[in-house]
Amino acid sequence: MVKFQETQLDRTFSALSDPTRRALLARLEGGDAVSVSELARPFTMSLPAVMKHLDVLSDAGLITRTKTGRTVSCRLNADPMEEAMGWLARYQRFWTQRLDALEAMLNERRRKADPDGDA
Amino acid sequence: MVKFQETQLDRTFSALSDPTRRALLARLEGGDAVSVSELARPFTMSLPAVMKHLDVLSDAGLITRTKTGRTVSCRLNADPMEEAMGWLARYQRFWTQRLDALEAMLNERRRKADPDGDA
DNA sequence: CTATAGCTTAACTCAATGGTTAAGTTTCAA
DNA sequence: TTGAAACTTAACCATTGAGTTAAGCTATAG
Repeated sequence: MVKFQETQLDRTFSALSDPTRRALLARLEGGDAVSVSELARPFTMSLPAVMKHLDVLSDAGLITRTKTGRTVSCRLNADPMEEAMGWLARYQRFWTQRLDALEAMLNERRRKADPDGDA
Repeated sequence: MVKFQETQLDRTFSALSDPTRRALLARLEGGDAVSVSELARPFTMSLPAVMKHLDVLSDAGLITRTKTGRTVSCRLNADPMEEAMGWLARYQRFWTQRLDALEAMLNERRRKADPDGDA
């Protein structure tokens, strides 16, 4: 049972499914590079564990790592998220639709409660 | 090593990370309910395998199942995707920013190539 | 009433995930 | 030049995930 092709979208969603990894990305949200040890500091888990998460993020293309001296700096690359957003966007009408329905219902209630509301 | 809390976002992204499950959701995009066997038909994998995917989607709240007689109908519920979109949206500026930079660069090239472009 | 359509459950396999500890490598600082 | 800081690699473990086959359970069609 070999996994013959894993798409970018698979990797992106999979990488985002873990709270530790989302926290790491959030830490990089500022836009500037952060060292591995600094990224790991807030977590109680071991450094190798954080490293593995960084590997996953790296494989998904969500971060880039550059080594200078003995420290490795990680930087966010949000590009793969664009495709994920695009995929989700196709379903957006479902909840906006739902919100439209809610708004319509509220308008209806308002109209009934105050028949001269627009007079 | 117990998994003490799995958030909605975890389940949503995790559910979306599999191409089979995304295909199932796409099949339900029309908005109307589809039976389990009809959902399974396009796939080469066994029915129980598809069932498990439906279980995952169900646990993530992305589909609802209603049984009438012996057939079970599945319907899309896109609501959990809204939170996922919301999470991704925080990073949107990174790629729009990139597109803005691209556009700026193209404008610059255009200006250089044709200095009287706006004359 | 019986056979089958339409699921569902159970039991199993194998690979991947997410964590650990321990040991190794490279670079900088004293 | 020695030691520690900053990773990295390796080996291991438990759990989960994605698939399988086989058997079971309703509901309906004949």
